[in-house]
Amino acid sequence: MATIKEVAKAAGVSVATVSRVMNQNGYVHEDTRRKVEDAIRELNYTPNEVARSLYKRKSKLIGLLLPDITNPYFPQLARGVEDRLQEQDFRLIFGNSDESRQKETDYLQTFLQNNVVGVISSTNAPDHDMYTGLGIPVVFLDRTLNDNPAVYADGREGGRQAATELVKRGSTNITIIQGPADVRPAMDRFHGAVEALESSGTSYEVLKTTSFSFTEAEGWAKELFRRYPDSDGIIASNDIVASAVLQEAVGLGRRVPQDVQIIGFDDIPLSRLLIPSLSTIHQPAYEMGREAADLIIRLIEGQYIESRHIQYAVEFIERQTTRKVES
Amino acid sequence: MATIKEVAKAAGVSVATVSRVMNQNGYVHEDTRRKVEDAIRELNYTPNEVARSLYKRKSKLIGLLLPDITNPYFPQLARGVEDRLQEQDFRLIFGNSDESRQKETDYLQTFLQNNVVGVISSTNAPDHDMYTGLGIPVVFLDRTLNDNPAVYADGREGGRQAATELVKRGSTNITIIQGPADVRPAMDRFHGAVEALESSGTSYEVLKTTSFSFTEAEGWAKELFRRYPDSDGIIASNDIVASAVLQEAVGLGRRVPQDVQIIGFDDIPLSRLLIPSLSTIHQPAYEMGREAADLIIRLIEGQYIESRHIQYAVEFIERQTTRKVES
DNA sequence: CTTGAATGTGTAATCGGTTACAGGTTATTT
DNA sequence: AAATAACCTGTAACCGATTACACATTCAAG
Repeated sequence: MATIKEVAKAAGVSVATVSRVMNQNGYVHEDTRRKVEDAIRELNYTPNEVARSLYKRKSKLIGLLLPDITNPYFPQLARGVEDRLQEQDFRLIFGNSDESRQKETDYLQTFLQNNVVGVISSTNAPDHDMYTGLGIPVVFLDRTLNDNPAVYADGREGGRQAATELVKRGSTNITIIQGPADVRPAMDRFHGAVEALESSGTSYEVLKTTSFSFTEAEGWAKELFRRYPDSDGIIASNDIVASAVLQEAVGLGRRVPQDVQIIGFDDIPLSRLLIPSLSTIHQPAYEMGREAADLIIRLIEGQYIESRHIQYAVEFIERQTTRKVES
Repeated sequence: MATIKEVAKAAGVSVATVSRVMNQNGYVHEDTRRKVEDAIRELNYTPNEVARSLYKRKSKLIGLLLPDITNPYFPQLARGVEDRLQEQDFRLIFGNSDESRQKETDYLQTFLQNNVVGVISSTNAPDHDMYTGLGIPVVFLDRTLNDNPAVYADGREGGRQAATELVKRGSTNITIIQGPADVRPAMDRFHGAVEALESSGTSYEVLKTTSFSFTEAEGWAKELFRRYPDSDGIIASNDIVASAVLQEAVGLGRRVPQDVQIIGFDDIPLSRLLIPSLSTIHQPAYEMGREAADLIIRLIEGQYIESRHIQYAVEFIERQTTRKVES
């Protein structure tokens, strides 16, 4: 890669002048500008972002921390973030945290060492020192706490809706699969569901689980039907778990939705491809990603922020694992 | 963030000495080392990677270019890459190329501007100038050409297996869904399937498509059964398309696998969760990602490379969309 | 015709590290 | 005891950009 010095020599000017034409500031004579531009084209010069970043003490890099890109909910989020950042010439340093505090701090550390100008994170510890004392803008994505800048969906309302829809469709003996206790959105959904079931006086059971992963989901699905064989309505902690439950139910000869209704969360792309297709609570993941990116950009540029707290509404998507409601 | 100068002052030494203890090279007296280490701890100092990168002309950053993280096959790959790199303290700059030449060059450009030390890319143009003249190691992932370093699966053999398994299980009128013509693995699979069908003398039809996306897959599934209603075996271009086909088939009242057998490619996590679960050609995506990362690390460190070309075998995964073979 | 403003360009400091080199001290050989 | 090697540490150059400042020239106003 050519350096600014080489361009300067080729154009017969000083590096300062080259810098001026690159950044379009200061005075540069028209003839000089042309000479420099020719040299730049000639040498195929692009400025070294590292040198630039060192002097200005900020880069065009933004850190993105997600629990696990392998969970089908996150690629949507990531893609939304990337698309928006890309438009503004920002680049992404990406890491999987596995919900581990250690990995999180490690990543944050190196983000800082690389002069990132902002961080977007799906963390369970927004109030941890590592975030509060970060010194650069942070946007929490799919998570929230207090009035930190955040983009997230209304999990509690989602839980309420899931429960309400099942009850409305005739389930009387519901089992809620409670996701990992340290994952905020999972608990919000859980509490929302409990709230709605309590207030409608529906009887329910709770099955506690500790992760969202594909591999373990099948185990919980089995346990669910072993422990609570009489369930006629299942509120899963997300669509992956719901899929596993659906498969187990069908394998056990239960008719869905006649014998058991199942509802998931997230509305990941696979949900509509299942047979029967999965009823679920939709979150606009791609949009949320974009919005988070947009927010961090505004924060970085010091723009006036109307609302640092962006909550998205969730929506019940009626498919085939819930019964039709008689109208 | 504290700088090396501040640490030096706090410890009462020069920056050179601090640098020596940080990098554990050169001579440093035991007492001095302790003083410096205390100061480092005191100030919570970590070196600025940007400054380091500028001087050494290389960073701890590696570029990863994938077509679309939203396609469920890629998160596995990405995760494999990330896990391996992470172990060696490398960080990832990530971008989605959408199979677009323009986006690819843009990203590669900025990767270079940020002093990345290597690139891992799933591209359809490994022989394009942008790669051949890059000046840093590149590993092609899920793609290959000539003897460039690459990690990929045997797509042609996969295609052959898919066709062979369907024929073995009694399909006599097969439709192959041909993926995007500019995506190498898609064409390899296609050719492999054609090859096997030709040599077994089985009659077949071909449906051409132009992408792998969720949204369009449903359209093709419909078209498939409109154009070739008599198909009793479908070789889909990947598992997403296969899922859409499966759903359409069931919707049309076809019994799977009795009336139609369906086979996909990739073995993405959702495949086993479908009902009936999807028979498919497995690729070890996570492993491939890890291996690609491993290879790029070795390339970067200039280690001796036994084989720059790593081909993984594929494997037929028998599930429920293919019939049992009588034994 | 003078003078202050606008224009044009180069020199050098700076960002925060790494390292070549010089110079001084201590330890080991002979 | 002198010579040599090993140890310890600081000064300054360097990486490739940006920009403050100085200085020169041209332009416009009075």
